[in-house]
Amino acid sequence: MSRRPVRMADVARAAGLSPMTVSRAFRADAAVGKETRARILRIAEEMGYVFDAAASGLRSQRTGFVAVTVPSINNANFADTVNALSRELGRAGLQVLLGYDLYDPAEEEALVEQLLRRRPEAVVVTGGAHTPRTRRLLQAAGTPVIETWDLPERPVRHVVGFSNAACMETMVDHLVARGARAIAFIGGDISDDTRGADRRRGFQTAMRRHGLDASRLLPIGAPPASMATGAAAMAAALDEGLRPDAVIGVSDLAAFGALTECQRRGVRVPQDVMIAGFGAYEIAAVSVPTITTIDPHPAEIGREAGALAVRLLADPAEDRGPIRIEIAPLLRVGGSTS
Amino acid sequence: MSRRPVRMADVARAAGLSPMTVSRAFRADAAVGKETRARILRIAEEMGYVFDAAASGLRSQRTGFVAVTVPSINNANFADTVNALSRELGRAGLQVLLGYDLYDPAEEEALVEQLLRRRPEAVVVTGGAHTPRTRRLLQAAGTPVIETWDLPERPVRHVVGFSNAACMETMVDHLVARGARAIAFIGGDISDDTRGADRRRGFQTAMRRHGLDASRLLPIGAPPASMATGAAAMAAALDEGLRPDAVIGVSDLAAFGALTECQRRGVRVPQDVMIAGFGAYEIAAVSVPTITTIDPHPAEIGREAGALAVRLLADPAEDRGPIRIEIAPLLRVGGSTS
DNA sequence: ATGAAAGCGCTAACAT
DNA sequence: ATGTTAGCGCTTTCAT
Repeated sequence: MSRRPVRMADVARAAGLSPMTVSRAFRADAAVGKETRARILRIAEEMGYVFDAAASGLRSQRTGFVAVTVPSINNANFADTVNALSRELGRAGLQVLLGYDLYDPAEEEALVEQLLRRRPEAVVVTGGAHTPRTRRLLQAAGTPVIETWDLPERPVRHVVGFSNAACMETMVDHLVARGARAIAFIGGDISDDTRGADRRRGFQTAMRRHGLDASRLLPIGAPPASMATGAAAMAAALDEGLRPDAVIGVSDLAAFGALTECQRRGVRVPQDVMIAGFGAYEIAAVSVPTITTIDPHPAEIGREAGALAVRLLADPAEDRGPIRIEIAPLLRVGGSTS
Repeated sequence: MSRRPVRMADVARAAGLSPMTVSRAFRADAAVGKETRARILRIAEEMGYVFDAAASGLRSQRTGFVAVTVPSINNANFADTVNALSRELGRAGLQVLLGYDLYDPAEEEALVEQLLRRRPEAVVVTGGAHTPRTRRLLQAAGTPVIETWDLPERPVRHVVGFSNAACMETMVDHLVARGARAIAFIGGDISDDTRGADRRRGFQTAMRRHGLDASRLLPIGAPPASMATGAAAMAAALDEGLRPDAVIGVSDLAAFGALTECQRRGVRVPQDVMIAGFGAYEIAAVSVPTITTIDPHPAEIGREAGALAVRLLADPAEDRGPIRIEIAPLLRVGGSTS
């Protein structure tokens, strides 16, 4: 049971070879006899040897992984981004080291520091708003840094994202074209949720541009926006006598919650009130009616971020200036606004 | 930009101390003068020094993290388990190293091997079904191993979970008590989805116990079960003239999909058909009607698994035999069955 | 409370 | 295609 772990030297001894040859056998590209490699790997497996990635990384100064942070491990959009990113990096022999911060900038700071302690070869973070110390840590990391899901004015370095504000401007334009005037916005009221706050700002900008009242803001508190908080916000609005002819949720989850509250009260969607969301979550395509939303193409963000990371690692000269890749979001019209 | 990274020795030189004292300053419990430590940490921060966890772990043979695998990073239940686990481990100074396998046993095998290469101090995996090689890797890891979300007959070592089959027996009993006889089951048809297959088996067992027809099985293919596949399965069943008086989804997501299909066709829930799910996802509590489900207490699973890991690491003598902690799931009755 | 010497398990660099 | 020597950045161990 608790016998000493098998080391590379043990495998080398068993195979009658030097540790260096065993080391080479574990690298696909190294010059080792084909049969020698097969024999080494067989012996290693039999002995229960497990390669020590920490020792390898320490000596070679290459850890083979990219640190990735997401706000939550319970979100289809970030999952799609990470999956695509992971696939892209995998093709270059890189792995993802994943961390999450529960939408909390202080948590993000602690997370980034912990991840950097493991010496990733690149860092991909979600969002463009960080604590000053997080920014400093990232800038001093000495590795490529990519921010995603945002187009920050003052990026740390590289960016693959889209404008959350512009998405909501598009949505307001859509609703106004459909005849809506008294439009309410659910969420985005907590500054921690910077992407949500950006969307709310976009809502306000567009409303003012149309000469409409931008003050129908329904708060839902700390991120992430949920179905339950969306429903509660809608309930509170209706109880207060607010009679919007359209409601935009900071995400499809909040929008769906609002839809269910309407169903409970016999408020017809879209006849009495139109409803729209953000994110193109599955719920928007399955609910009755389907919910008008905006698809930010999460997988494409992951793919582009992964490809960019690979490019920057392959040729550090590419990292001479900030690179900015914009992914175009897509309006998906559902039954909730028509 | 690409200057040599700052090492502990650089900080020591700047502080006029030996590297050993700097090393101690970075361990909360080590004997260093209070002011000395503060000065060292300040200098380190100013110099942009980042502690090298790999070098530390290599020398001390303590990495300070626990490897955790989940099927998906897009699932509220696993997220709750990981959050609780993470909090519990954090109190003991341990971090989570998270990996996901997309419900694929071959992916799980590769994932477990990659995680073991980083020398975790313990391993927590989701589920009790693995490839033979995954079992071998885990058994030879020389660290505590905990399986969760299942009660396997032949566990690798320790278990914190519940019986997926028993949950569905409870649900069938509930529906039969409500008057249902022609009950259908959506999902669990792919062997990769072992927890889903267990639930399906529990459905069949209970139906036979009640002397009812257990053959109304609606397939949805590869896991995870989604709203869309649940809706498609319900649509196919209704198109084929199957007229169940109750439908159980392998998860709430599939159940909700079935509910929406009923809404689209004017089939009334629960009057024409009752609907039930599993998992106590938010959708079950927010949908109209709410969906009867089973709450497996994901956070409690995480908490117990974390506490067990901490206990086993604190005193390896505790690891003399397999420990099995059962978490009792809870039936939550909603409007979809009453 | 602080320091000196040695070495964790692997691989770069140089050999043959 | 394979072997030898040295050392990656830290911490153990034993000093003082």
